[in-house]
Amino acid sequence: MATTRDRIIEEADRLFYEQGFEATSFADIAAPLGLSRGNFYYHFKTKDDILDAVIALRLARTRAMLEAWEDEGTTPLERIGCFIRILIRNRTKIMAWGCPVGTLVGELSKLEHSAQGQAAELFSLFIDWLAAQFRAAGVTGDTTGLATHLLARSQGVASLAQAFGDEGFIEAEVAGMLAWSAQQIEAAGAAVNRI
Amino acid sequence: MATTRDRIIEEADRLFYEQGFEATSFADIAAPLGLSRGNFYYHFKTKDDILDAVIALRLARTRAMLEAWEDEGTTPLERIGCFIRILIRNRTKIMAWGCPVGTLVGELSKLEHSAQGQAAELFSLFIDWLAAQFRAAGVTGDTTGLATHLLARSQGVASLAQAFGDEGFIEAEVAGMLAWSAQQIEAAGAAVNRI
DNA sequence: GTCTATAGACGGATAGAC
DNA sequence: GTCTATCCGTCTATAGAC
Repeated sequence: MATTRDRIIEEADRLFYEQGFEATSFADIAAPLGLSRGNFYYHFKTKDDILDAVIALRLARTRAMLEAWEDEGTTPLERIGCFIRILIRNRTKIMAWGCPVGTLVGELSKLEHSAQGQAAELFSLFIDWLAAQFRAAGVTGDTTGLATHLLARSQGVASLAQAFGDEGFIEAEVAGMLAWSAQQIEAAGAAVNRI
Repeated sequence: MATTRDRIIEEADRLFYEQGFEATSFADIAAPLGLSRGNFYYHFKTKDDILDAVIALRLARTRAMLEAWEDEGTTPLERIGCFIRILIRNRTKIMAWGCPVGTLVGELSKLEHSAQGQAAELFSLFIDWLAAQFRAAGVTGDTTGLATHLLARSQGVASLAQAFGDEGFIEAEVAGMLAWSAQQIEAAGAAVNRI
């Protein structure tokens, strides 16, 4: 059984994603949980406290997801494919509300919110993990650059998917990203054979 | 001398970009112009009216910019380069506030605002123009797909640039997008020669 | 006298905070 | 449960141009 605190964080996480941080009020979070405002303030003194908790939750879940992908794919390329295919697995949500990470970081950035850096750490988790996969696949160059490129492309796809809701576009771009990743790794392998 | 109405739209355009639509209040717009709120409501009855005017302004300016690029570049590839290089020309603003189009469309989407479709039209202007450039360069396939791909990549670059403020990343991605565009057009030319 | 432009008070609603 | 701040939006009043 989840604690009240956990249920608040869970509900805030959902609403911050679907409506945005600023557009979500305490009442929005408390109402579906049947909580009074007094009870609410027992758990969280300010709205920023809830935001911190939501970001911590997302960081923990992202780390867990990346660890799960380590087992899910037997090769680095397959693991990179796990990342790319989130766009398809979560396409319905992405077409409705965009990427949960990108939209949060963007909103906090505009608000000049102090938690923007913490939220951007979510991006860093993906970049570091992807870069490690490229290195594990034998790529020796700027693996962080490759990882950031891949993350940027997935962000762009999420952005346009949110704007137009075109499922076919997502599929085409995912195929392109998978092909690009395989190509990077093949090129590295060919370079090794040349030595 | 600009009319009061035009000055309001201009100021709203700036604030909607820098702070976001929802985070910008009537007072925020009126204060720097030295306007009373009463005067404000003489020109715009609702906040949505200002949003409509701002979107109309951006649509007009985007159309004008695309037309200017028609003269600026002598070849379709050069014109596509004009588009790609906005990321560098506007890098300071993009690192601070992201892409003006992408962030607006994303915010309105989360708010389920009725003007979201109008704002997405800004994206369509770029897609249609870029697709026309690819066709003018002799590409015969899915030029809309190529155009959308390019727009998505530029959106992703803007998103990560806003998150991390890394100028080198922007430059590297711009170089990659320029090379990709040239490659698409070269491939089309080679296909023509093969016939 | 009418129209335009500006000003400022007021109200209902809702927010975050305690 | 209350408090204060702020939001959007409406209302009335004023000043000048034509």
